[in-house]
Amino acid sequence: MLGMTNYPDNGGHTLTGIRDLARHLDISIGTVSRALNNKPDVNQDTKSKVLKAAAELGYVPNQAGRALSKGRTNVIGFVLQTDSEGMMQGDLFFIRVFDGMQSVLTQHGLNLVALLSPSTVDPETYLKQIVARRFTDALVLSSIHRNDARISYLSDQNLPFATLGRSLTDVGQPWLDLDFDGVVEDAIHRLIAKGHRKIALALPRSDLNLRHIMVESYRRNLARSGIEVNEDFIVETDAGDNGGVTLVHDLIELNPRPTAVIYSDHILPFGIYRGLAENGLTPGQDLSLIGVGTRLASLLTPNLSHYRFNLFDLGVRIAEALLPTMQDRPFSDPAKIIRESVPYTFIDGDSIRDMA
Amino acid sequence: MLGMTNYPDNGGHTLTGIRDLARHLDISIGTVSRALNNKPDVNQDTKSKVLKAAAELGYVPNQAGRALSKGRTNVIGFVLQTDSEGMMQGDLFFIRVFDGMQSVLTQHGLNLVALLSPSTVDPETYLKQIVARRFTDALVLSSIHRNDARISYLSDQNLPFATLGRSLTDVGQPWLDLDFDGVVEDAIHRLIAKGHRKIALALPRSDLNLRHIMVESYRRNLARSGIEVNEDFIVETDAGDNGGVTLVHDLIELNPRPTAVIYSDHILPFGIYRGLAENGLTPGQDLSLIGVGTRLASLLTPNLSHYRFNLFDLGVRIAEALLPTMQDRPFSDPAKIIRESVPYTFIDGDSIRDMA
DNA sequence: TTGTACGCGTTATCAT
DNA sequence: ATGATAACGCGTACAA
Repeated sequence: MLGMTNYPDNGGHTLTGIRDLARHLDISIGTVSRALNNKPDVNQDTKSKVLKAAAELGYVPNQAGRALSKGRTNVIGFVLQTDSEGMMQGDLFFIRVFDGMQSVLTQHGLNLVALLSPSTVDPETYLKQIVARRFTDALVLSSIHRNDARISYLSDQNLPFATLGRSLTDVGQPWLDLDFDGVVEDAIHRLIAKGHRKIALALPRSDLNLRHIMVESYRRNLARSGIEVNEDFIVETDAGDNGGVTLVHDLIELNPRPTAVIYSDHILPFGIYRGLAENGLTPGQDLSLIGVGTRLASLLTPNLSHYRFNLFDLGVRIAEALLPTMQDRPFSDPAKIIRESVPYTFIDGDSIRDMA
Repeated sequence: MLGMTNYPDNGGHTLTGIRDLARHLDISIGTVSRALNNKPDVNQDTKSKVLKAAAELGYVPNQAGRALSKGRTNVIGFVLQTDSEGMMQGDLFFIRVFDGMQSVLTQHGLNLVALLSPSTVDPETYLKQIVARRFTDALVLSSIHRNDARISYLSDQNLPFATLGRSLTDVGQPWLDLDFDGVVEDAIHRLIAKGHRKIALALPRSDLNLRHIMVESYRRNLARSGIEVNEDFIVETDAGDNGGVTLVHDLIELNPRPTAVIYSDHILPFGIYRGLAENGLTPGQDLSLIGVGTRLASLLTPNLSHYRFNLFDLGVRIAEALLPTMQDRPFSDPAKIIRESVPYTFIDGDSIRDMA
C-alpha cells in the first residue's frame, strides 16, 4: 500500500510529495515544508533550492493532507440550488459572480467551488453534509428565504459564511444583496412620472426574501406618492417565460386593469411580450414593463426599460465580505461586517408608455 | 492543539468524530469505522447501535481524513471556463447538465462540484493545480478544442475524466457531445428539400471542436447532395446577438447571396432577426434560418425552426460515462467506454422558406 | 467479532 | 537552521 495511489498504475508517472522532495534534496521533510511555506527560520539558500526543485518536479501540496494538518481546506463553497426558482437564476448570472469572487479569493490562496445542491435532496440536508465534512472553510448561501434555517444552522456550526440576500433570520453574518428595494422605488417613481397610477407588481411564488423586500418597497413608495394599494395588483407568477405569459392573462382580466407592471425575474418579460402578442396587445403600449434585466433584454423589441447589476462587482464584494469572517487570516478585521446592496443601473428603453 | 478546530470557539459546540462516537459507545474506533462503512465482519447488533448513535450525534465523516486514508475524495469536478465563448453559454445550460449528473452521482456517494477556471488564469495552469492537489477523483472538461492539451495532460496524470465535446487529441477517454454533426446534416436536408441550394454556415471564431464538426458535416452533406461548396458561405461570427447582426451584414453582401444559414449559437438568431429588420428584410422569407436553440427561441416571431437538446439527459450520460473510468468501484466496467452524441429534437417553425 | 496499531501527506513542536 | 516526531481523522491489515 505504501506509496500507492488508488488510481490505475501508469507505469512510473507518480505524484511528487513533500518526502520525495526531501529525499531528492537529501534534507528533512520538515525543512522542505518550512521552505515551501515561506517560514522565517530557514536558510535562504536552502529555501531557494527547495523552491526550485519543487517547481521542477511539479510539486503541489496534497489537498487532503494539508487540510487534515492545518484544519483548513482553503476552499470556499458557493451553494447553488439547481432547482432554484430565484430570480436571476441562470448560468450567466453565477458565472459572472464567480469570476468576481475568484478575482479576490485567488489573491488569498483560496479556491472557489460551486456546490450544487441536487434538486432531489433537501437543501438543508445537503448543507449539513458539506458542513460536517468540513469540506470548505466558508460558504456563500444564495436563494435566501424570508426565514432561513440554514443561516442559524451555519451560525451554530460556526462556519464562516455570507449570504447573497438578506433574511429575517439574522445572526449578524455579512450579506450582499441586489438593490431590489431601490429598483422598485425607482420604477414606481418613473412610472408615476409618466402618469401611471395602476401599477402591478409581479412576485415570485417562493418565499425568497426578495419577494418581501419588493412588496414592502412597493407599498411604501406607493403610499409615499399617495396612491392606494390595490391588492389585486400584487400577483404571484411562476419563474421563466411561461410565468410571463400567464401573468399577462392574469393582468388583463383585472378590473381596473393595471397599466404597468414591475417584476424581478429577468426572463419574465420574454413571456410577457409573448403573452401580450397572443392577445393582440403591444408591450410598452398596452402594458408598460419595468424590472430587472440582463443582457438578454437586448433581444426584445420594443426595447425593454430595465435595471441591471454589475455581477462581477457583486462577486468581488461577496468575497470581500467573506474574508474578514474567516479568522486567523492576517487581513482579518472582524469588527466591520459588510452588509450592503449593490446598486442598479437603469437602461432606458421603450417599454414605458407616457400616459400624459 | 488537540481536539481543536481552527475555527473560532463557539463554546462547546464541537464536531463529532469517529473517536467521539467510539468513546460514546465504549467500543473501539475500528469497530465504529467498520460499522459505518458497512463492512461484513461486524456484529449486526453493534452495527445498528453505531448507526443509531451516528445519526443522533450527527456524525459525518471528515472529508480530509477520509480522503487521505482512502486515497479518494468522492468529489467529481466539472471544469468551467468563466470566460468561455463556447456555444450554449446562456441561461440554464450548465445547471441543467449538473442536475442530470447529480441525479446519477449521488447514488454512488459522489459529490459534484463546479470548478471555475478564473478568466485571469491560464486554463491549463488551473487544471494542473486541481489535479496535482488531488482535489477530485475525476473531472469533466468542457469547451473542448480541436487539439486540447488538457486531455493528454489528464491522461498522463492518470486522472479519470470525460469530456463534453470531442477532440483530435484522443487518449481513449469517454466523451459526450451534442450531435452537431446530425444537426447540420438534418438542417441541410431540410433546406434542400425546400429548394435551397445556397446555404451558408455560421461558425464560432474560437477553435472549439464543434466548429470543425460543423464544417465537416457541412461539406460532407452538401457533397452527398451534389452541391458544390461555396467557400464564401462559410463565415465566422462573434458569439451572441451582435454576432448575428454582423452576420447578416456579411451575408447580404455576398454574391450570390445565400438563401439560408445554419448556426450553432442559440443567441445568434436574435441578432439575425434584428440585422434583417435593419435591412428591411424578413426572417424566413428573405433568409431562412435553422440551428441550435433553447427555450428562448420561442420568443422570436416568426417562429424559429430549430434543434434542441435534453440537457438533463446529457448530464446523466456524462455521469454514466465517468463512472466506469473510476476504478475499484463495484459497478466499474472498464471495457465499454461511452462515446456518444446526444440526439437533437427538431422544433418546427416558420423560419425556413419553401423556395419551390 | 472486536481491538490495536499503522499509514495516508502535511504542518507544527521540540530538540539538536 | 535543521532534523526527528507527533498530531490531524479515518480506514484497514493484523492480532486477539
